[in-house]
Amino acid sequence: MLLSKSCVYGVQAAIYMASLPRNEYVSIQEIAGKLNISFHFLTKVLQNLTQAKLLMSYRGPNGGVALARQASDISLADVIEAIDGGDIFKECLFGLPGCGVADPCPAHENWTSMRSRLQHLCTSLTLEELGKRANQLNVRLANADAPMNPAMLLAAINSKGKPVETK
Amino acid sequence: MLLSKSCVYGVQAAIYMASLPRNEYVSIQEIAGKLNISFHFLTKVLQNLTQAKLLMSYRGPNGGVALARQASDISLADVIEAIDGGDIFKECLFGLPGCGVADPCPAHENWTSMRSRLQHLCTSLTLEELGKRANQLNVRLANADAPMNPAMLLAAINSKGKPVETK
DNA sequence: ATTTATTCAGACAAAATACTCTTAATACAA
DNA sequence: TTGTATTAAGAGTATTTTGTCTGAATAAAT
Ligand code: SF4
Ligand code: SF4
Repeated sequence: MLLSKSCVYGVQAAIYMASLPRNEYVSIQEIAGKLNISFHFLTKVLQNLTQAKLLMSYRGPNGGVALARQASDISLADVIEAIDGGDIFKECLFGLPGCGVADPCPAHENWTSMRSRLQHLCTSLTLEELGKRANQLNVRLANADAPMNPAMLLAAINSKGKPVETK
Repeated sequence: MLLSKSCVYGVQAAIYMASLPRNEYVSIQEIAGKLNISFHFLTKVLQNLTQAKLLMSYRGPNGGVALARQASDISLADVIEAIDGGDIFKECLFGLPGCGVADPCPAHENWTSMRSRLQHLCTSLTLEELGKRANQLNVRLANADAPMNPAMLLAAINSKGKPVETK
């Protein structure tokens, strides 16, 4: 897989936040429940995004995480690089370190052109755009497997009677 | 990384074989030595290619592996699919199983067009083409790290005095 | 026939990745 | 001030991937 699971989770969470009508603090538990991701694991992933200044966080009741910049100012590539590192778009098809124009392999030309297309796609896709699309019908973010899991139930319980849906 | 290491090794070995002037049996030990890959590990990888009928193998002295079809008739995608499975070109950017047009995520359109470009590239790159390019100057297949390792030394020893170079 | 060079098969070990859990820090609310 | 909801930090566990090793099967060379 191109992206690590951590990275996928981070991207999903970022798009989820961008899809909300207002950029306010959302608890990680809510996000984890909605996206069907382990709460503890997502917490660590989002810590990366907080440290990379893409999210801001707030502890205590009514705390949570929120986008640190405007959704239109955060690209998919920003999120990916914050979690998986910037090498994703420099890395080789064959995963070989330190090779380039001076000493290329037979597929280098083809690969680099491919890679730059991919990078361009990721840098030009903003969270705003993705969030908008997520709000359209029949669009989803999470893995559809395992329709109900403990984290979702917990999130539902913790929502104190009001529906889990917040948007 | 997009491709697994097993897959990378398999691709490297396949291109190496295609780069030889004649398609004859080459010992896996020689390939492993040239490409700086663990002999035992490469053996298992190439067994996959043999079972997928991309290579033929011959046991005993002067045995080894050879391309089972013409290099012009084997694509990069053939090798990749034989090792990593055909899902590479069907798989999602986000690694989510079972999603498609009916229930897409916000990046689906962008990703599928990207993915089909990648698939087209891999199916149109033949081993013949890659082998040709590998024979040109300043082109390499293997990881340049670790300039001399035990496998290479062993390969040199086992070549009974004649130079390791066979092409 | 015996020795040697090779692939085949599969058990095993090590490393990387993914996930879980516990504890601490923080801040709001009653 | 006490309780509660939340993120932060990091230790610990499980799973997957990667790599190593040993022995068997096969076939050529001697
Ligand atoms: S030369 Fe280019 S395509 Fe080839 S291994 Fe290096 S980075 Fe990859
Ligand atoms: S809808 Fe497309 S891009 Fe989105 S998760 Fe599914 S396969 Fe991937």
